[in-house]
Amino acid sequence: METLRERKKQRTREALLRTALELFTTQGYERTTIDDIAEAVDVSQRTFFRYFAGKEEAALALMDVTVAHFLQGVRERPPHEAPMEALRQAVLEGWDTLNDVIESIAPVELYLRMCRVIESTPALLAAHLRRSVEVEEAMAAILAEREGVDMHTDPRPRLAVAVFSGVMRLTERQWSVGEDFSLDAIRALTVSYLEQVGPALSESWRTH
Amino acid sequence: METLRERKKQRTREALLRTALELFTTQGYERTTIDDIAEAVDVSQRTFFRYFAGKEEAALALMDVTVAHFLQGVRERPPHEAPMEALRQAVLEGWDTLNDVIESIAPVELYLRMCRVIESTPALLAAHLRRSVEVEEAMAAILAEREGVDMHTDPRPRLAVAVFSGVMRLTERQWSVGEDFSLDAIRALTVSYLEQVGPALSESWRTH
DNA sequence: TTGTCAATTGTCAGTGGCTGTCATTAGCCT
DNA sequence: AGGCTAATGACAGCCACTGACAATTGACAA
Repeated sequence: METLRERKKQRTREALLRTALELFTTQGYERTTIDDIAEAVDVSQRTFFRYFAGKEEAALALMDVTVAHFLQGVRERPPHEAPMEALRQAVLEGWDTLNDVIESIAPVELYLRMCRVIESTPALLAAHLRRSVEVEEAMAAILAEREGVDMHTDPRPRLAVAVFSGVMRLTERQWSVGEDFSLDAIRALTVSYLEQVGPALSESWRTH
Repeated sequence: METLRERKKQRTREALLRTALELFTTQGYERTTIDDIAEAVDVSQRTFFRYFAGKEEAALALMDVTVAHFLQGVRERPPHEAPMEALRQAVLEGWDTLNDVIESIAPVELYLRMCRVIESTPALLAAHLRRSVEVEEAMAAILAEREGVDMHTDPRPRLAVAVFSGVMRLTERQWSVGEDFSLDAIRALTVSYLEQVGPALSESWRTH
């Protein structure tokens, strides 16, 4: 961001993103048109599409940041940890340090509100889930390299990631419908849900 | 389908669906417009939307059938089976009897081709994943009732379903990118992947 | 059979997301 | 200052989708 041009671009992008998120979280995703956003930032509609591939990309921009943050966390886990344990620690630490990574873009509170918008907007949830598939692929690649296996012949990396991601999605969902939107709350939910995966799998649940 | 009117409606719907699937699998989902489909069936574009809520709904119609088939299979599992075992058996049996359920709508081969289209078309994959969330909710409800637990306080039904669904999505994906598109192949993959979930979870994968 | 009612469809106009094109503007650099 | 290039705006157009209303067509009773 040396030249004036680059700084200007940066500011336009930030303004668009902030305005978009603000509108999405206040009047809702579907009730917000691209024209609304562009007009509020005072640029043409065409300019919006030069910064974001689509409406969804703006809505999910914060997710990209947190996902990248989490993936980096996994990469930095000590190699002696078992795969699932590495994932678990990376998420827990990820929640703790989320603030630092996100605050430069938007207040964390906006992130939390946006999560709920995503969860309650079919089109957004769909886009989010599809992106998650790509994230899972990247995560599997990281695990495979960590453990020195080939993910194209060994299904375990993808399996572990699939299970883990499924559980994480559940916790996020549970968190987004609850009353406590603090990071502590989702941390506790993460721990609790991961603990109960084992019991949920093989045993019968009935108390006889 | 007593009256002439009802029969006519049925035929229109079938024609629309068949034509849509045919076009989707031959020229691709995105390259097929609603006008293409409507014109081929010789109805107005508006009529298409009276039978299907959107383009996606037509593309995923066969999935609805197989999902309903599978859910019914779970409901009919003997109560003594453990939750995961019931799911497992229901899927395996579901593949075996898929032919009977689908053939009345479209040849199974079309279903298989459509699966690959879904997997390779971002917009469709997204819609498919979102629908899966609802299916998982239904599945969790079935399990919860089977086991006599309350899914709103006990996370285990949703957890079991999340894990199971994650594994199933992986097998379907793997199957759709492989060379063998037979039902036998996906049956074998299902068994193999479910077997490897356990090993993938807790142990280290390295051979030391 | 015919006339009435209701369901199905077609037509038309419009919205919103998104893209290509081209002229205009604005920062950059010599 | 003036030429170059990147960023933007303005415009036209495509496609998915919706609402409204008119025209058609099957159902059903008189």
